[in-house]
Amino acid sequence: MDREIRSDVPLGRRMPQATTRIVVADRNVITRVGLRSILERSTGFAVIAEATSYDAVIDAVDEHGPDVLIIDLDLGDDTTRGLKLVEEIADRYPTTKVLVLANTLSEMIVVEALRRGANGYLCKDDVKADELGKGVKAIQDGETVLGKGVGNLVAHSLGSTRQTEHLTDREVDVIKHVAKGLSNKQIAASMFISESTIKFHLQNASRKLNAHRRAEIVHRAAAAGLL
Amino acid sequence: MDREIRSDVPLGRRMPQATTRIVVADRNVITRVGLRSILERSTGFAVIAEATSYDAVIDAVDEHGPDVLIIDLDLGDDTTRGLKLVEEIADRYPTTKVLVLANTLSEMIVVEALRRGANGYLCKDDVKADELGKGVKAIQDGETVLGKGVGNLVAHSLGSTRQTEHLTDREVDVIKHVAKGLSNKQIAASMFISESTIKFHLQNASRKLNAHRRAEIVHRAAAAGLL
DNA sequence: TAACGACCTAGCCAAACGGCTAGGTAACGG
DNA sequence: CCGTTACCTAGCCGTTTGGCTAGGTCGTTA
Repeated sequence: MDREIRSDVPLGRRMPQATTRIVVADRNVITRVGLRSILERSTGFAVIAEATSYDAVIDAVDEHGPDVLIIDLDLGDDTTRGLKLVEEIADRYPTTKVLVLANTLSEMIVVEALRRGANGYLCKDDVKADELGKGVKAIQDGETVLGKGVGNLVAHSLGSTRQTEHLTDREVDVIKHVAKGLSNKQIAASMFISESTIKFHLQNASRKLNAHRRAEIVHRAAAAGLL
Repeated sequence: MDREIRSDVPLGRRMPQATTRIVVADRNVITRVGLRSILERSTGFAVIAEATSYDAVIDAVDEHGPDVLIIDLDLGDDTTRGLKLVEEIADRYPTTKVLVLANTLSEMIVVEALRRGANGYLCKDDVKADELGKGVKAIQDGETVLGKGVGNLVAHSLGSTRQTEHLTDREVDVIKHVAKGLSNKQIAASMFISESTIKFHLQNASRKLNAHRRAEIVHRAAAAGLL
């Protein structure tokens, strides 16, 4: 919504041959060190900051105005927060390209991330060492980088008429209770609403997740990183 | 079962001050590079081999007889395989200490890994850079290293009278079908057995996982990395 | 040989679920 | 002001489920 661009962010730092300035965001030290090591092994890349929380990402991007932000969306216990972050970065810092580096491949997350302005999506387990540098370079050239398997997922999503509907907070709440093995009646009691409402939310969640049984709802929601 | 110790494995290489020879097993390049980088930043550690598959781990351990094997159990699409691997290494190469480095914290996996002879269990997201070297050293001194949070989990498991029963292959099969949203009747048709048998397996799985509804079964099995 | 684990089958019954239709309120933005 | 979104409630009906008891085979292990 807020499209103001802060004037203290260094813009237009894109002279050819200049090193690509990168911020890495991941809660995992090993990954951060690994990324730094792989990238700085090639000349032309410099990891200028690391972040381990959503707030720290904003701070780092705001302070350094990097060329590329490499980020794992799962920085806290709420992946949705990560998606919102991508949107915010894309909106407020258009010169910073965003490369999402995910642990798992979830159609919903991929589609949402790209829709909100991510410039690339790679899967940690699939990525080869040399693909990282290439990916970053490609992204800087304005390309959209999709890792192995990610492309198919996106194509599949575009092919289907149904656009990805995202679950509401309430629906996720209910699903979390379902995952604990509670009956609709128990969930209703625990959330202080009617059993009918529980069924209502689950019906909607079923449709959105294209699931027909609560076990499948739980499975898909879990796979999407929503629980 | 096979407790033969191969005589071509270099034993007794434990003179003080010698560098600790480490094999790293993880399907993820970034993690492998990160581990190498963090460990070799301190003197006294040398990563002598990397492995990305279960078979490669055996080969590497057999060939190099490392002091420590740092391994992510999730090297394929079957975590159970990882557990069996720990057991095999512990049995056949007693001079090689095993440090499990997991992505997620699952009580069942932790308990099983330790029971089968793992000497340590750390969680990637929790571990600090300096804890890695310390952990490896501690393990070499014969200690058992449990990461933050892991200890509580183990204590909890010991506290409960119920010992962790592990699911049979068939039970896991059924649960996978349940996760897809199939009814018992559909699962029965798909597996060419009676609906009664499906219910039988699910009853047993319920008891073992301490779950009372199929949604919870799916959730727990997923959390345990079984699907 | 006996015991054990993993696997398979049957039937009963109350409770829970899924799928549906048909309403309602409140907040927000064009 | 109207459309949209999120949220809440009610009832009906056939199917599915959870929980139970009571059997069976096969292969391995003690």
